[in-house]
Amino acid sequence: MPELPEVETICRGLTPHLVGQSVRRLVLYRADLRFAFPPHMAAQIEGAKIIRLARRAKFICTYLDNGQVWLTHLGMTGRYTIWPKGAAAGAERHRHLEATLDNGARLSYSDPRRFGYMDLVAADALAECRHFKHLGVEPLGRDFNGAVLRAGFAGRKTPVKNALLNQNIVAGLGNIYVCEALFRAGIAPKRAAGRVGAAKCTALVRHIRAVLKAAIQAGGSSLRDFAGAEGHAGYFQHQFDVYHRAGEACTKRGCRGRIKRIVQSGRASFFCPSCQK
DNA sequence: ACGAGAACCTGTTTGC
DNA sequence: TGCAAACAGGTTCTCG
Repeated sequence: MPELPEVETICRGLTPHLVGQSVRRLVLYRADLRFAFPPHMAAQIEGAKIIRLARRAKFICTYLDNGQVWLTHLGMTGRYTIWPKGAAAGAERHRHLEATLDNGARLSYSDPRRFGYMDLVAADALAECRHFKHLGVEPLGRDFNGAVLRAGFAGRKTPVKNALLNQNIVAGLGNIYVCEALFRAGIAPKRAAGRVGAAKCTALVRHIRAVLKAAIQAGGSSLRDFAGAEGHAGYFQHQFDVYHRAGEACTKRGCRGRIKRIVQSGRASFFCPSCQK
């Protein structure tokens, strides 16, 4: 489900509902997702006030007034939904957590495939925690530029497609936006990362930023089931140039190519063989 | 050391 | 129509 724009959309959707609220009650409906919930999770969160929400890579960081940060990674199918006070918390087949806030609203987390996970980390040790320690640069941050990307790619023979999915180089990209950014930059997904030149790296940075910003503006991409915290679907999928468009005509002006689908490291890549080199 | 592939799960779509 | 295979927004481990 969620790459950077979708996680950002969820964070923004949750913020007005959660910030300033205390968690009155937190119920776990099972002991684990991908990993076990942290020890005493409910006890550590109950009674705490939520002071801030932020996104880092594909993680949602919920800052609590007890000095802890409640981290959530949504995996493929994780989903947070807000149920305002009075509204019935509608059925979710795979609901694994439910929090009740002081204002009576409820927050539920559902995740059919359970590839998501949560953890609690001390706020003053967040950057050094095991989830964040190895993460690469934030693609929408100030210190992401062509030189940084080129340094991350240096010496790597892995295809540029795979290098961009590596969260330790750039943090937050996933399959959709890597395909879209490579198309916009005119770079073939199979090209060795270490052989992408300086000018191409600079262009790639520009296109990565542009596609992520446009997707956030559109509320993310809803392929099958993505929705923001308030249940709204995103609509960036209507602006895809290549993703899930195998066999269709290339959208680039003057290009007569057709979009091709290949598999790299078990994941689908979509690209135009005639204008991505 | 590095990269490809499998594994982790469940649900939905595709193809015979 | 029905069933099985393929496929899905992510990460992490193993094997060669």
